[in-house]
This record gives sequence, structure tokens and C-alpha cells, in this order.
Amino acid sequence: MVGMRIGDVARRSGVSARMLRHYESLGLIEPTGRTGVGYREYSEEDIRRIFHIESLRSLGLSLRDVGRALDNPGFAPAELVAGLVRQTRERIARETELLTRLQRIDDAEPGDWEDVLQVVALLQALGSESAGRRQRAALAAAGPVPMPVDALVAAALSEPDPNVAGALRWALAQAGDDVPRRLARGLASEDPGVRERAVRSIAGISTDEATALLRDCLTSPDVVVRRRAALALATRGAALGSRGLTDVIPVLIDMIVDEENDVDAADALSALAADPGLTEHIAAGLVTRLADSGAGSPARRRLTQALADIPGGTTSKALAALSEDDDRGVAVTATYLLKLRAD
Amino acid sequence: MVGMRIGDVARRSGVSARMLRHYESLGLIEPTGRTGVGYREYSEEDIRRIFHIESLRSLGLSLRDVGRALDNPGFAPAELVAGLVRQTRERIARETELLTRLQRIDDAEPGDWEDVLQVVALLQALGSESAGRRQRAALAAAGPVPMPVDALVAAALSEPDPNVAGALRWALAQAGDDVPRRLARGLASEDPGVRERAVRSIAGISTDEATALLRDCLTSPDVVVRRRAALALATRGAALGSRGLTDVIPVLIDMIVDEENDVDAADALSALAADPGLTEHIAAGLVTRLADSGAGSPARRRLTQALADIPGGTTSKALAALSEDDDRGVAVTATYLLKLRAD
DNA sequence: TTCACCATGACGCCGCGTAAAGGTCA
DNA sequence: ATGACCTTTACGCGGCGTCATGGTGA
Repeated sequence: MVGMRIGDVARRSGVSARMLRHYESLGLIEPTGRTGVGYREYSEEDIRRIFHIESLRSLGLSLRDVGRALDNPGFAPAELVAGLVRQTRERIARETELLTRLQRIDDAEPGDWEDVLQVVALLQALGSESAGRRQRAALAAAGPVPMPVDALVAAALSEPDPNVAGALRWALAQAGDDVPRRLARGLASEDPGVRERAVRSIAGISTDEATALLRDCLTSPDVVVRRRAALALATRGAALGSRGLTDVIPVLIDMIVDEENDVDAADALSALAADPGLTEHIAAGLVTRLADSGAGSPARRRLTQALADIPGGTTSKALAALSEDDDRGVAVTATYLLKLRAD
Repeated sequence: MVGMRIGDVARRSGVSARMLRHYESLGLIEPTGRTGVGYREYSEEDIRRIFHIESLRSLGLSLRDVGRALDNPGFAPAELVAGLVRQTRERIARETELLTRLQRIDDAEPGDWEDVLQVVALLQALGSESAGRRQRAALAAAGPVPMPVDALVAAALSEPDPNVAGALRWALAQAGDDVPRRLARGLASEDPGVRERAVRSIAGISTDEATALLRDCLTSPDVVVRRRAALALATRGAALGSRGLTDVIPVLIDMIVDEENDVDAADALSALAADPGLTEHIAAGLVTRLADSGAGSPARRRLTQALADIPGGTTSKALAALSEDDDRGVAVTATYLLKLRAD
């Protein structure tokens, strides 16, 4: 075999004849010989060189860099490769970000390009640094804009500003059906802040699905999640019935003991106590906790206060007993509350 | 404000004057007016249009597509957006693959571009469809080639062909120091095949680190992993001492009972029994298991056979008892073995 | 003669930066 | 008069495909 012509080489190497000539014009290869009439003749050595070029190109080197790499023996690869790694990472990051944006556009099911533009603007505003812009975007999202639900969910799960977060929760409450399911994924986040925002957002939705999720939250290992869920469930009592609410009561009582949103918790308990099926249960729970709390602890006074709003015999008896409590504050409070009840 | 000139617009929109003129030449915008001397004058409406163009461009639309989208009201976005999503995904996949290749090149710490070319060729061959090419690559990797250890590890963890897998394990055994640690990640894989290949590869390495990992494998929930580790540990007995080997014994006995590599397991036990600190322990283990095994089960015969190779008094006594076993096969075997021992 | 192949040279694509050569405004 | 603007026209980059025009070989 004297030498291959350019077509053979193109077929064997997968590099088009056009590119073989182009490589030559850049000085990357030079066929070993030419026939009498000027046809290029490539040797096996040339073929190897071509494969080397293709190898380096497959790493993303430009043709210029391939030339430098193959010609200068002193040209060390370490830095160039490190640079390629960095650039590739950056490209992947950019493309990934683009992909989520595109998916959210798709998610919003825009009817025309006007819709697309609105969604893009919305996404941009939701990702803005300025709380004001985020706020306006959240309010707009509650309107008749085609809405990328996932983007709203993501925003609600990561929004630090309480006002904006409120607007986002409201927007989510107006939005489609499987919002609760998407929010629920935030409950499993590693970030406690995300978990709290997830439960608060679910609490803002009043569908049965949201209620069911909140009930699941009562067994969460995250105390913040449990308590948020309990408060939310208490306010939708009517829809649940006494049976579904018994699990809420101990969580609310814990909140009073730990002085975490204790006022809200006490209000919630008093509201629940309007349900005759729960009154005695709640009163008994509070009384038990009073007995368990260490003498002189401030928790006992808060529990006593909470008891005041619970009707029924158990409460009256407990208050009577407490009016002679060792803790002076508790005794005074109980006495006072008893007097109020007598009127 | 009568109208902004191109420089103002460029500053406000972030689009260079050059591109504003380019957009115009493509028919994307047309400034509302011109001054007497021909300066472009942009209206607020024009500005909005420019932002719209930029919005669509930010999604990856070509300038041509932007034009189509903004001009034809009937041009629905759904398909185009879906296409962009697909293309973006493909690009990310390609870039990701490139990134791992680059990282592996980097990992091999090539001194010059010759090294890089060798590594590229090696990676290509390791990823080849042809088992023959993979085999040759694995053999080459054991040589003086600059080696991307991660690539070898990945190949060893996913190699279906047993011959190639063997060559890869051998190459890994010659390779750098933290190979065992990298292989160990395969132990946590979801794929049982990967787990098995991981433990077999670790078993091919005789450093202390590998031995320690194998010892951890004895408590793996994956029975295949446990057994592979036990076999491997048994053959490196000397380095471990009696204390480190006691955990191996029950695993090997299980293998005999379950007829999984039972011959290898029995050989391993007999080799271990050469250690006087283990002899009685092994014999006792086998005898206990014999007692536990249901009468007439084939496992009893295999256990009896295994017992034959264990020296010491416990074995002799056990064989004597077994020679009157209810199971005819067991009794015959035991009698025969006893006779052999007597010689 | 036909057909497959070779040669060189040139244009287009896409999204821009940059520059040249000249006019306008405060 | 200076300097900051504006105008149009054109080239270059990178990595090719493609086409035109003409010659070669079996």
C-alpha cells in the first residue's frame, strides 16, 4: 500500500475530506506525499496523527490548541485540562439553570408568546434580589397570569422575607390542584427553614389534600412542623370532626408549656373546646400537664390561663383545686378565674 | 422626552448598540423615528420590544426564532419550548459525559500530551462495546500508562465479562493507594451486581486498608458480599491472627450449608484450622450446625465432609458419633473418614 | 464516454466585537 | 475646537457544509 487518498482516509477516520484539508491549512497535518497530479497521499503515520487530533478535539480543545499541544513538546497539559474542566462545569451550570427555566415555562402551558413573556418576567422577578420586586411578582402570580407552579413552590420554600412569603402562599392557595403535593416535598428538606415554610404554605391551602398532609405533619420529627400543623388543623376543626382532632391537642398543650406561640395555641384549644366531644378531653389534658409540671415553673401559670377558656366540670374542679396551689401566682390566677366563671 | 438615542437604549437595556443595529437589520425592531440627521429615536414601546427580544433570547431561541415568535401571533410556543427542553437536556448529557472524561484525564496527572493521548485511548477502549478491546485496555492499564484510577474503578464495578473483570481487578491491584476507598463506594450501590464486583475487586488487593474493608463487609446485609469477603479474608489468614478471623468462620459454615461456593468455603475452613487457636472453634462450629440441620438434609453430608479436614479431638469425637447417624449417607461418610484418620 | 474521485477557491451560517471613515451636537 | 456621540460598511472568529469549476483515473 503506497498511500491512501483523502476519500479513503475520510471513510476510515470519520473526518470529512473538507476537514482534512482544513486541518492541513491550519498546519495540523501534512500528508506524507502527493501523486504526480497532486493527489494527497496519507501514510499510516498520518492516520495516527489524525486520530490524535480527533482525540484531543473530543476533549473540547480548539483546533488551535490541538496544534499547540501536538507540536510543542514543552506544552504541559495540566493547566489547559484544568481550564477545560472549569469551563465545562460552568457550561453545565448555565445549561442546568436554563433547563429549569424552560421546564417552568413549559409547566405554565403558555398559549402564545405573550404568555411566555409574562412567565419569563414573572420568573425573573421571583428570582430578583429586591424584596419589592419579588412581592409584586407574588401578587401578580395570584392573578390571571399563566403560572409556573413549580417556580412558585420553589419560591415559597426559599423566601426569607415574611411579607413576600405571605403573598406567595396566597398565590399558591389560588393555584392548581397538586400544589400541596409539590409543597410536601419541602417537608423532607434538610433545611429546617424550608420545612417550616413548607408547612406554612400547606397550611395556607384549604383543600382536603392539604388537610391530610397537615395531619401527617403531626407525627413529624420536626417540632416546628408539628406545631404549625397543629395550629392550622385546629382552625379548620369543623371539617375534621372530633376524631381527627384528638392528635392535635397534645401538640398544642406542648406549645403552651414551652411558651412557643403559646397564646395562639391557647386560643386554638379554646376554639376546639367548643366541640362538646373534645371539651373534657382538652381540660383533662391540661390538668394532667399541670400536675406533671414542676412546682413554681412559669409553665403552670400559662396552663392555668389556658384552662380558663375551657368550659365544663373538669375545668371548674381543677380551678378550685388550683386556687389553693402552692404556687402563689397560680393560686391567685385560679381564684380570679373562678370568680369570673361564677358571674 | 421625545425619544432615546441608541447609546441610551444600550445602557438601559444592556444590549450593545452593535446588536441593536443588528436586530434592526434582521427586522426584529425598528426604532419609532429618526432625527433630522438620521439618528435613531427609540420610544418606550421600542424599549419594551427590546426587553421582549432579550427575554426570548434568554430561553435559547435563535434570533430568527425570536423574530418568528414576536411577529406571527399564530405561532404557538408549546412545540418550540419542548424542543428547547430536549436539546438542552441533550447538551447537558453530552457536557456531563465530557466532564467526567476530563476529570479522569486530570486524575491521571499526565505529564505531557502523549500521556493525555494514551489516557484518552485507554478510556475509549474501556468504554468500548467489544470485550476484546476492553480486555486489552485492562491489561494495558496494569502497565506503565498514566492511569485514571476512577475510570478503572468505574469499569471494574460495571464490567459484565468475567475475564475482563479479572484483568481490571489485577490492574487495580497494581494501582495507587486509595483504590480500596474508591471501590468501597460500590459496596453501597443499589445494584447487587455492582456490590459483588466491588467486594471482589477489593479482595484482589492485599493492603491493610483492603483487609480492613473486607472485615467491614462481614457485617454487610448482602449475603453475597459477606461470603466473598469471608473467602478472601480466610486466604490472608496469617496477616490477621486468630482474633480477626473468628467472625469469618460462621459465614463460611453458612456457605457450606447453603451450597454456595461450598467447596471453596470448606477449603478455606480447613486452611484456617491449621491455626491452633482456631481448630477447635471451627470444629465446634461445624458440629453445632450439624446438630441444627434437619435430619436427612443434604447440608449434613456437606458439613460432615468439611469436618473431615479439621484436625483435633472435637472432630474425632464428632465423627465417631456421626458414624452411627440416622442419616445413612452421613453415617457411611463418617465411618469412612474415621478409617482414613486412623491410618 | 461515464462515473467516481481529486484539486483549489469561495460563500454562508450565527452572534457578536471591533474598526474604519465620516457626520453631529453641546 | 474638543470630545462624546451618531451613521454605514465591512472584516474576523470557529467549525464546518456546500457549491463551483476543472482535472484524473479505471
